[in-house]
Amino acid sequence: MTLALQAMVDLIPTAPFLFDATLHKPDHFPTPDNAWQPGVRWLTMRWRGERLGLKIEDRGTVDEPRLALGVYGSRLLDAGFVDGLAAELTYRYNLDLDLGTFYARLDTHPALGPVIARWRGMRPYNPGSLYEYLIIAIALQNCTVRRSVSMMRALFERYGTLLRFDGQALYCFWEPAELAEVSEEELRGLKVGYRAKSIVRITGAFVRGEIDEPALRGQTRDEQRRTLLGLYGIGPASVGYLLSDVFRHRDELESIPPWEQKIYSKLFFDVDPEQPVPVEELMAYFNREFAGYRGLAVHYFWEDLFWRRLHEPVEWLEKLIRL
DNA sequence: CATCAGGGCCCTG
DNA sequence: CAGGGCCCTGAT
Repeated sequence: MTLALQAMVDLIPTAPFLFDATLHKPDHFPTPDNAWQPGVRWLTMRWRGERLGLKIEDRGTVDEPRLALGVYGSRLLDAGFVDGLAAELTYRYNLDLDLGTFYARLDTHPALGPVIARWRGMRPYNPGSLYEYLIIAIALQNCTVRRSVSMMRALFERYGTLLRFDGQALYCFWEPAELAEVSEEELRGLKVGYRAKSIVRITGAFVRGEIDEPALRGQTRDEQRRTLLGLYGIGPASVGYLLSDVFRHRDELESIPPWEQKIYSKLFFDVDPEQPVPVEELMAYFNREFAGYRGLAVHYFWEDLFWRRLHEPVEWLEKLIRL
């Protein structure tokens, strides 16, 4: 499916805004629905039934940020559609986030201060819908990165749509309804294993209208947590990511899975990751040092580490990232 | 060749 | 609340 440019829109984030570190997260495993080069981000999006290609370019500075959004589609898009899209992207990319109080509280912190200085204007970002993130969370569970990558590729190749726009060829997600009739057996054929059951049941919940993402956004974190935990195959680790990334809670940090425990142990206590600090001790440290901003603080350390890894291998980390 | 653990979660006892 | 089982895959 080849798309043509249908609209150009300027998006103005709150300052400071750091383009690359916000719109590209080197710790996210790669999926064939997006591409990045410094100053330019390409993604696909399913929005109000349309399959879209998006190109986002950096046209400003950290202190006077401006993004140029190119919307590629298969038909003319009216102004209402484009306005709604811009509002949704503002939400998903955290363009309206006020980082001021976070920086005021923590930019002199001995460990976090230098990290903030390196990444001033960076924010968490989640390009996809709740449903899409749930699928990715399922694909992450109990396997290595290589396998997560292959599961997502197989799902995109079978159920996604390849979109060509602006010289890119990227897959677009399917809608829950398009997967409604797919059986567990068929999914197992894509080597997703026992996760097939979770995909079927979560897709069913969306098809039946049991999950309403816009409505959930307006609820409290505890209500959101309860709803998400009610989904088959979604437990505390996945919920932690969902509440931070999809629902943008800056203080969410209730779950520390084993491999993160190892990384935090090295990062904050400089101990051998194979002899990690107990989770309760890590939690006590985060509560004491970063209260109110635990998730956001950890995000800064995490991205700092993975950007560093792009330029020079971090030996102890390579062992933990099992490809 | 066998065995095991992995960026969890469900279910059982 | 602890612990076994689960799809697959790569490491040993």
